[in-house]
Amino acid sequence: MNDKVMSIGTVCDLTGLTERQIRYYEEKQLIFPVRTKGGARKYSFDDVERVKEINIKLRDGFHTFELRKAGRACGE
Amino acid sequence: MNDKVMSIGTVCDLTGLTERQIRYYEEKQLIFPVRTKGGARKYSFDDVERVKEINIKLRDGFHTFELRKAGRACGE
DNA sequence: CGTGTAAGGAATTCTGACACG
DNA sequence: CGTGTAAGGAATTCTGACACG
Repeated sequence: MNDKVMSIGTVCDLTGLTERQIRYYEEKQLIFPVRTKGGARKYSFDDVERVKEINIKLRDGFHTFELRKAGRACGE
Repeated sequence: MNDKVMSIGTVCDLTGLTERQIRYYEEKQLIFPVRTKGGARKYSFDDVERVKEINIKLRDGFHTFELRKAGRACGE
């Protein structure tokens, strides 16, 4: 589930979010898709789950910079 | 692993085969990708494994029509 | 039969920017 | 801050065909 295989359009289908939102989360260092030779982003299923979680947290009032370390550590 | 999420280019990367080969296997009813609104094929990880297996069988001398039922039944 | 290729079109994705608030 | 959109370009994929054998 860690294989970066899907393009942003598929992530949109799976999450219901827009390309803009997904690219923004990357810009804010919350997700890290890989790039094809042509420059297209490729995501994993784990990324999809992460994106969903990020969106929920944002709706809950958190800010992107507060979610940056949310992968493991939460203290500080 | 049954989610149809990757485009043909990704399948090529994962299998080392060409788009031509992958499309041909579909034409011969050996794999069944889904289509996006735009007409692009989407494959699952299971499809990737299947494609690899098909290619090996072909190298072993089998013909596409002999691999059609190979999913479950093999008698007859 | 299984696969290569050149051909033209259509759909996808990319970046940087202006906008709102 | 997080997200929407119009803008133009570049990369991806599609189909049908001719080729070889």
